[in-house]
Amino acid sequence: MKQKITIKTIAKELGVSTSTVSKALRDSHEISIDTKDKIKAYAAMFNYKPNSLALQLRNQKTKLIGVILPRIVHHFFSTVIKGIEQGASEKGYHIMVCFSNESYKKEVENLKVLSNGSVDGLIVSIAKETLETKDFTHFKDLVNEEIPLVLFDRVVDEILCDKVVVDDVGAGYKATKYLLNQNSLKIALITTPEHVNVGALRRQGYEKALSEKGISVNKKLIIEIEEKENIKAQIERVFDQDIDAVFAVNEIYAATAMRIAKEKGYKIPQEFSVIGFTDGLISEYSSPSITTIAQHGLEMGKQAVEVLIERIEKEAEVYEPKKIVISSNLKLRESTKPSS
Amino acid sequence: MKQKITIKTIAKELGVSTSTVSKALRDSHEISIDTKDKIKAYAAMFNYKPNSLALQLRNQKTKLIGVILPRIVHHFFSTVIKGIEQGASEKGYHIMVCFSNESYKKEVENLKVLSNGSVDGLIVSIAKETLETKDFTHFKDLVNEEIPLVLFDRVVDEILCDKVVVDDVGAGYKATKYLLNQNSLKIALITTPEHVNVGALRRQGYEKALSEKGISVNKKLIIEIEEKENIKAQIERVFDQDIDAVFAVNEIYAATAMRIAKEKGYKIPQEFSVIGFTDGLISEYSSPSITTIAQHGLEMGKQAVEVLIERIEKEAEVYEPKKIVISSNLKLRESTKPSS
DNA sequence: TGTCAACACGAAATCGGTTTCGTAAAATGA
DNA sequence: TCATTTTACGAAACCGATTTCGTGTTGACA
Repeated sequence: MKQKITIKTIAKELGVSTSTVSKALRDSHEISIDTKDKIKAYAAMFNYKPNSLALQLRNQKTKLIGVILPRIVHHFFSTVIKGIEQGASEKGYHIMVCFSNESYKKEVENLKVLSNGSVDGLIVSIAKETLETKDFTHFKDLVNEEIPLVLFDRVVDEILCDKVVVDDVGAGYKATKYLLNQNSLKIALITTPEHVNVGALRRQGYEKALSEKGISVNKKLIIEIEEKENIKAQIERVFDQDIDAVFAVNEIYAATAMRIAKEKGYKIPQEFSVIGFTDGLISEYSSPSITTIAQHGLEMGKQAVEVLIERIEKEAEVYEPKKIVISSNLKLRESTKPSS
Repeated sequence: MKQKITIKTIAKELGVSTSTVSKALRDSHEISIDTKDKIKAYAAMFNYKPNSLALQLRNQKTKLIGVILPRIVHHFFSTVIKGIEQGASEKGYHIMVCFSNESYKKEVENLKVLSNGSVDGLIVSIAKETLETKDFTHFKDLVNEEIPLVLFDRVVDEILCDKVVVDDVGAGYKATKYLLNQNSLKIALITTPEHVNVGALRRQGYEKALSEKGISVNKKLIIEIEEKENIKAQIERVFDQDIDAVFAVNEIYAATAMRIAKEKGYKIPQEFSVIGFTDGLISEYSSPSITTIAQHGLEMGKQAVEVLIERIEKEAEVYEPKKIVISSNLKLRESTKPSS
C-alpha cells in the first residue's frame, strides 16, 4: 500500500503545526483565511483523507454495527441484512457482518472479536446450536459490559436486551385459521425441533387455532424436521396420515411438501392446500405459487438497527429492554383456495 | 457503554508502568514470573480485552476486508459473500459489507468511506448503473492509491486490478450446445442489456454455439430485459416467435419463461426446454426443476478473498494483475431432456 | 505610551496500545 | 572486592488525528 498522506505530512510540507492543519481543515475561525486556503488546497491536491482509525480511537466510537447471522444464503436473513444496512446507512453507520453457521463455537468467537471495541453495537440472531445447548453466557457477558445489543427473530428471554421479533404465535394462528376456514380440517404441521423457539411459537398459534375450532391436536400430524437428515423423506412420512393441508414453518418445507402432494396426485388447491412461512422466491416462483406468511424481514432489519442506534447514541439512563413485535400477514397465492 | 478497562487502569491499580503491563500480557521474557502472574490474574479477573482500534492504528492494519455488492437478496451474491466470509475467517480477517443497490452514487460513496483506512482491501462487484455510465474513476483512484482491490463477476478491463470471473462465454456456449444437441434448434435468449458485460459474454457463447451448428443468429429470438419494466410482459413477447427452448441468463428470467411456456400449454421438457443461470433455490424447487449453469458463487468468493489477502500481505513487488476464471458447469434437471 | 483584547498559531495532552532504549539493582565472574 | 553482565522494569516515542491551553504579535483605545 502506498504511503498515505497524513496531517503530519501536510504540516511539515507547509511549515506549520499539525494543530493548524487540523483546525484549517475543519474550518476553524482560529486560522487565517490565507493559511486555511493554502492548507485546503494542498490537502485537496494530494487527496488527503483523515485516517478513520485515528478518529475512531479518539472519538471512542466507530460508527460500525456488528451483525451476526446464522446463515446468509437464506431469503429471510438476507432481507434482514438489507434492512439493517439501509437503516444504518441512513444514520451514517456501516455494518460488519459475520456468520455463525448455526454453530455455538463460531458465535462465541464472533462475539468476542466484535466486542473488543471494533463496533459500537451488535445485532444478532442466535445460532441453532446455541439454542439447543442453552448456554447464553457469551450474550450475558456482553450485556454486563453494557455493549448495546439487539436480538432479532431467534431471541431468548433470559438475555436482557432489546429484541425484535415477528408475531410468531399470531402468524401460526392466522395461517391455520385460514386453512380451517376454507374447510381443510386435517392440517399437518411441519416445524422445527422444540428448541428453535420460533418453531415452538408458530406451533402454539397452530394449536390455538385448532382448539378454537374444537379440533384436538393430533401429534401424528406434527413433524419436527431434523435438518441433518433427509428432509423430503421426513416430510413424506406425514402423508401416511389422512391430511388435506400443510402448514410449514419455512418455505423449503412448504415447497417440498407441495411437491410430494403433487407427486401423490393431489390437485392443489382443490384437494390439498399449502401455506408456508417466509415470503421468498421459492414461494413466488414455484407452481402453483405458495401462500405464505410474509415475515417482513426488511422491516425487522430496519427496526432492529433503529433501536440499536438509539441505544448507542442515547446516554444510557435507566435501561428498559424493549421488545418490538412485527406483525406478519398472509400473502395469498395459488396453493390455497381463495378466501370466501 | 460501561467504562472499559485499559492497560492504564491495570498499571495504576497494580503500581507498575503501562509498558510492564503490555509486556506481561504478551508474555515477554523481560518481566518476572511473579509480576506476570499478578498482571495476568488481574486482567483475567476484570475481563481485559485489548482495544482493537488502538492496535489497528499502531499496526497500520485492520484485518478487515470491505465488500461492496450491488444487491444482497440474491442467491448468487449471498453465496459469494458466504465464500468470502469463509475464506476471510480462515485467515483471521473479517468483512465489512456494503451495498450499492446498483447505484453509481452509492458505489462511489461506499468506496470513499472504505478507502480511508478502515479496511485493508476491497472486493467489489460493479453496480449496473456504473456499468452503464462507464465512469470508473472512483475505481482508478483506488488503484492509484494502491489499495488492494479485487473485482468479481461484473468486471471491467480498464480497471487494473485482480479479477475473478466465471467463464461466461463458455457457459453460454455449453448451455446452448446442450439445447442444440437435444434437438432444440429454435432457442430464444433472454439476457440483459449490452452494458452488463456478463450478459454480453453469455450471449457470445450462445452465438458461438449456434454458428458452429451452422445456424444464423436471429435477433428476434434475443430479448434484452429492461428491469425497470414488467419482466413477464417482456419475456412473453418472445413467445410470439416460433421457439422450442429458452436460455436465460438468470434464474428469475428462466422461471418466468418456464411459467409462460406452461401457461401456453407446452409440455416441458418434451416440447419445450429451459436452461437458466445461477443455481439457486428457484431452479431447484420449481416444478419441473430447472436445468441451470451452476455459477459456483462460493468458489468465487473464496478465490477472490484469497487473491486479495495475498495482495495485502505480500509486499507489493512488481504488480501483475491476475484474472482468475472459474469454470461453470451445467446442472441437469427436469426442464431439459436427458442428454443422449 | 501603556494596557488589553483580538488574532493566529503552536505545544502538549489524549485516545489505548506496542516497542525501543535506558538504567538501577542484583547476580555473576575474576 | 571490583568490574561486568543479567534481570526487571520504566520513560518516552509512536500510530493519526483533535482539542485545550498558552503565547507572541498586532491593533485599538484611553
